Amino acid sequence: MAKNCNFIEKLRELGLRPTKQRVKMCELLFNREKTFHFTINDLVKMISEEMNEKISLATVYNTVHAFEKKGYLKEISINSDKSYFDTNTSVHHHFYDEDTNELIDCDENDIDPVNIKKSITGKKINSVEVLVKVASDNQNQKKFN
Amino acid sequence: MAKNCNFIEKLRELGLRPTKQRVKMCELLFNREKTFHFTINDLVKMISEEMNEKISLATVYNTVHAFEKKGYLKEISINSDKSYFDTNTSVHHHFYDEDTNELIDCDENDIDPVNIKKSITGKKINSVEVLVKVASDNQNQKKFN
DNA sequence: CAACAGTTTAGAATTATTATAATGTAGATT
DNA sequence: AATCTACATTATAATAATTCTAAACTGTTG
Repeated sequence: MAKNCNFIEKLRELGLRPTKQRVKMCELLFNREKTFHFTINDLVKMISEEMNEKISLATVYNTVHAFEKKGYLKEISINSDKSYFDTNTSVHHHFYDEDTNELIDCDENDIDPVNIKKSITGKKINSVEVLVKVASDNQNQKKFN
Repeated sequence: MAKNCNFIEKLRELGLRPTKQRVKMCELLFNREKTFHFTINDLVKMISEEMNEKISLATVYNTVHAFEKKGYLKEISINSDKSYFDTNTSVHHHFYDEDTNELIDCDENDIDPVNIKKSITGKKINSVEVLVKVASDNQNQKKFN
């Protein structure tokens, strides 16, 4: 989406009524330089910190799913207990830091194209994504028990 | 685990008491030629179909997590609403059929090694896994509405 | 500005998972 | 073999995440 604040038009173009809740969420999610990852919980916190009025939890869910359906958010599954969304909707790879639970985007140059030699008849490939799990390198550390 | 039925010894080796519930679950999960994927729900159904006695849901969760902790099961996150477990605990890649929600293992030859050019200081790579999402190739199909 | 369809809302319902506390049991001790 | 004890199982309650519901609200169209 655009860098400026005219999300009202954007929403209308998508066939979504530009309610104040949706516009506010657009500002929080898309009015920034870099893409980022968040959980519904994160977003609810961000909203309550930045607004005097609250947005109902159901609306946050509805709106996030509406944005997802329109292709402006993407869901990422790393571990089953947390559901992340990503404002970077392109097909891209991730590093996942198992110590901090932090998810880090890769850009195109970080990982060479993946060569897939298998194919499934009647099916086309929609996406190819790599998940690299990292953790702190404690091999020299000793344990007492 | 072994192909024969002596899971009692196996469990003891792991420091897990070979209760009848655990032995039954071992038989269902590991007494087969091929590895496979399942949800807790799948497993509960399998158990109730194959046993006259029931295993409590809490026990199924406990036991699956015990097996996971010991490294005999692996959790897989594909989409946030379903948590899959895999009896194939090696690092390996998957195809995911978005039409049928089916998860298909790749073997080593299906995908060339992934070349990662980025590194994160102080962190070591624990795993690299590729997820290939496929869906039926309907590009020639026409819709009525 | 009236009417309507789409939206928001609080709270109930649902689903998946974990915690609890009483009961049961495998394996060691006698 | 009876008993003991720590670990397991169980039904149920509790929690957490998400979806549903139905009433109230609000953009948009005419």
